[in-house]
Amino acid sequence: MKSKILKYLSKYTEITEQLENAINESAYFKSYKKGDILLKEGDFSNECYFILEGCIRSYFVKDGEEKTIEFYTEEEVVTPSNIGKSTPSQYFLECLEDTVVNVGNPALENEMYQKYPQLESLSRVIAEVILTKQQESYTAFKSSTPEERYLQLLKTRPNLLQRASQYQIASYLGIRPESLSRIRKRLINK
Amino acid sequence: MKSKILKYLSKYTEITEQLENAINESAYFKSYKKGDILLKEGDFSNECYFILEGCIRSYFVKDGEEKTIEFYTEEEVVTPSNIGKSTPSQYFLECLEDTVVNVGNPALENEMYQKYPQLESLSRVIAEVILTKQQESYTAFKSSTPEERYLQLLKTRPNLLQRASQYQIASYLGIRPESLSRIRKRLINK
DNA sequence: TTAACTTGTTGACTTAAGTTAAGAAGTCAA
DNA sequence: TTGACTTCTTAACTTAAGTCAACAAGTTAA
Repeated sequence: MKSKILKYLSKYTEITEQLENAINESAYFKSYKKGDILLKEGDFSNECYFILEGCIRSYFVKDGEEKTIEFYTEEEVVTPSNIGKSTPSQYFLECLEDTVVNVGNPALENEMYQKYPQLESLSRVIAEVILTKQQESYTAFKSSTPEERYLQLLKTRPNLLQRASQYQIASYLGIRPESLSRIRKRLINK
Repeated sequence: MKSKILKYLSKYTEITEQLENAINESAYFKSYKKGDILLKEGDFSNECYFILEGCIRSYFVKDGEEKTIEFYTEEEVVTPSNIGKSTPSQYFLECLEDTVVNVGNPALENEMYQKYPQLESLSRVIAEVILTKQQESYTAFKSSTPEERYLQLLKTRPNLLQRASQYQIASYLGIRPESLSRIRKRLINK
């Protein structure tokens, strides 16, 4: 299990023995069942998650509708935006499948950053990489039609379509379930 | 001038004397004229910018159309996503007004991070804050209609509508200029 | 000072997403 | 096993964005 995190981090930096020790030292796991809620709207949050196995969905409720913000799968990091803050969460985190995560928390992390400055450097690099990727997604979303967005999702994360229900995917694409259904039909007839 | 950066950074951390020295030591300014291009598609990039005065727009060209990615104004940071990398830029950076920036570069920054680890810690915090803000914008965009997006822009960045032309704003909102024109008309009649 | 270009508006038409309602198929639990 | 619920699809209709074309006003440059 531990090796999965090290494998992930090694994409960004050389894993020194010291860093490996730091990671192993702080490793702490949790398992959740399908349907479990990790965070509710209004909750305070003190944990972030690195997914080892499974799928987590973030969403909020607007006009009585669930709006999916993001799907997180293996080897991705879920950081509640209110983590360590005294502000309540604006959204929910829900397991779409049985899920195993590595749990982190700000206090531990700050302690680790003190002990192993290389780790904070790594966090900065990863935050910047994720920021860039997200900027690209956002831009692509803006300049695409719903149909193009769906095709893009098919291409880049095909397994999501097996793991999430259609109305969850629809709100992730910024459209209604009926529209997604029609888009799929349209594409089959092409 | 320098104080503007320190004021910005002080929102995130205590400015120690050491940090102040670090910033002043690396301060390096440039001025651009309205219409100047700071970065072209295909270019390599080795600079990032902190805007002291003025406005910068990032955009790319798709199907012969300029698609605005983002507008950056005073006290915001513009970091080309290919900075320090050997990949060409996917987009342009253009000054919408006469603009004064503080210039940074990866080599200098890494050097500074070595000398002043507090600075790297600060960069991590800022990257995480920007990431969270961007996630929120992205989510709001997805779950809004074009009209709602325009109203939101009016509310949060009203001065942008004076600083950028309507077709630039339109593509930023993910719609065509004609549609923005109609939305504005619709809203006046309300 | 004209001619060319840019910017924003408007109109007519097309296209596709939103809305509402109904129903089919599958899942789950009493 | 039956009834309730969830998920997805379909149809009819409404709404608004996209497309194409024309034009007015302002700006720029020869």
